Amino acid sequence: MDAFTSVGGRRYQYSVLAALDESGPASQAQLGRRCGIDRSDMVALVNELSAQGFVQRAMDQDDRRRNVITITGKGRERLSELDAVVTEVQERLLDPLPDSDRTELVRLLTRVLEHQSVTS
Amino acid sequence: MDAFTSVGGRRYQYSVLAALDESGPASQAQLGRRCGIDRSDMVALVNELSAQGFVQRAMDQDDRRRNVITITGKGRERLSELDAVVTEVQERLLDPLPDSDRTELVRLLTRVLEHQSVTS
DNA sequence: CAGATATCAGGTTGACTGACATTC
DNA sequence: CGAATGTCAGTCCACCTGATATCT
Repeated sequence: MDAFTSVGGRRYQYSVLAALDESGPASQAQLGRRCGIDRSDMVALVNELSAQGFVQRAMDQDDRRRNVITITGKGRERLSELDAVVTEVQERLLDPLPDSDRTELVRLLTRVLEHQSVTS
Repeated sequence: MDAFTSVGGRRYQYSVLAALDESGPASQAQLGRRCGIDRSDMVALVNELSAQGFVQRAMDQDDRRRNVITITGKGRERLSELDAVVTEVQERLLDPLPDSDRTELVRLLTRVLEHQSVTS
């Protein structure tokens, strides 16, 4: 049982809600590309999120292939809960490092990540 | 398809073969504890590895509850292949960092890891 | 007896593939 | 037409639970 599961959530839910909160409404395919989630899996995921009232699914009138997914007020509340979990886990993880080392770690990992996203 | 899958392997196979190569023959339960793999999953895993000739399963005469799992010559060859894959992936991952930064990254992550294993 | 071991059956999540109809 | 989108069916690995028989 990871930290998300302990509050009845999952990584996918968090990443999708965070993406919606950050970048606004999007189609399922756009969300998938932002979050690294396959289109196929996004279907069931949005089903769950909308069943719980965290997002709303509506047909895009300008492009009728698409569903526009929008985060709800309840979804933002949920995101806050999950954000708290993430923050707490991060804090526990970085506990052994002083602030200067945390900064350095973030610098190194950021460089690694950016390079990967460029070369792959 | 990850790097292991691309050569027909899996993480579990790698960790078990590496543990056997490093620490010698062991029971399935011991292997599970070393590698963080559940006993239940170890059964099927050892089945596969022995079917491919990478390990040998024998009854322990001193404790007849146990199977003694031993890596074979073919298993060591397989481990070398997988090691090469791991080394190559690591190299690609750390490509953007100079040697001094790699050392620093290892130091920071080691500290984080050690602290987790102590507190959890 | 309690405890460890191996095994089996089964379920869940995340990651992926292939197909299909609809729409652009 | 080709390409994108959403949907569905199904596979695979990693992860986990519970039960059982055997042995220490």
